[in-house]
Amino acid sequence: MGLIGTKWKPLILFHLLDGSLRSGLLQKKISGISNKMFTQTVRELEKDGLVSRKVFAVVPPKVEYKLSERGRSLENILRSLDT
Amino acid sequence: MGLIGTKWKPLILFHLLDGSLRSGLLQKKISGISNKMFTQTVRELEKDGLVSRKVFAVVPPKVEYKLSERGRSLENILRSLDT
DNA sequence: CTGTATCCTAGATGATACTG
DNA sequence: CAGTATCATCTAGGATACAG
Repeated sequence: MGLIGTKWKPLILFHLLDGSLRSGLLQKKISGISNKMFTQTVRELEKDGLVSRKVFAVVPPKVEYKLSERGRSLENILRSLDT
Repeated sequence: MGLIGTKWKPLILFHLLDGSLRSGLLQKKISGISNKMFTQTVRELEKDGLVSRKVFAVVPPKVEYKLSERGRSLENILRSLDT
């Protein structure tokens, strides 16, 4: 807990179960999340080592997120929480 | 989620995995919880049907809490969240 | 497109005192 | 012992505007 004990962490992780996603697309999937919370939450997940962030040096900017090994280890729990 | 998405719900449920407990004892096991939050949270858990509350008509008052069937169904998740 | 910076509010939680 | 009532506080979260 603490790792997923927030309103958005579980949802973000859940949507990454199927593979990596571009920042914008991921955010769009999380219906109702504010831009602020999206960035903030993803950063925390990255800091906790559950998600990895990959930045492409292109223009316009491109960023992809995906579950890390540790993130994958929560797959069972995430699918249980589902909803 | 919503069922266990709070600071205390998981802990209370966790401590009931081993069996029923008297109110005071249960609260004492949840280190750091205020009296207010304890009662409030336990009431919500009861309302959600995860915990059952049994009152004994004795003096001094005695109340016991235990997991309901539905509460037990979360056992796996709870043990995973552990910590 | 992706991310940062503010300002602001509702709800969650804590501390304390009190009742049956 | 168990629970309620208040009041004060803290913080997650939302809205908005702006920057690289």
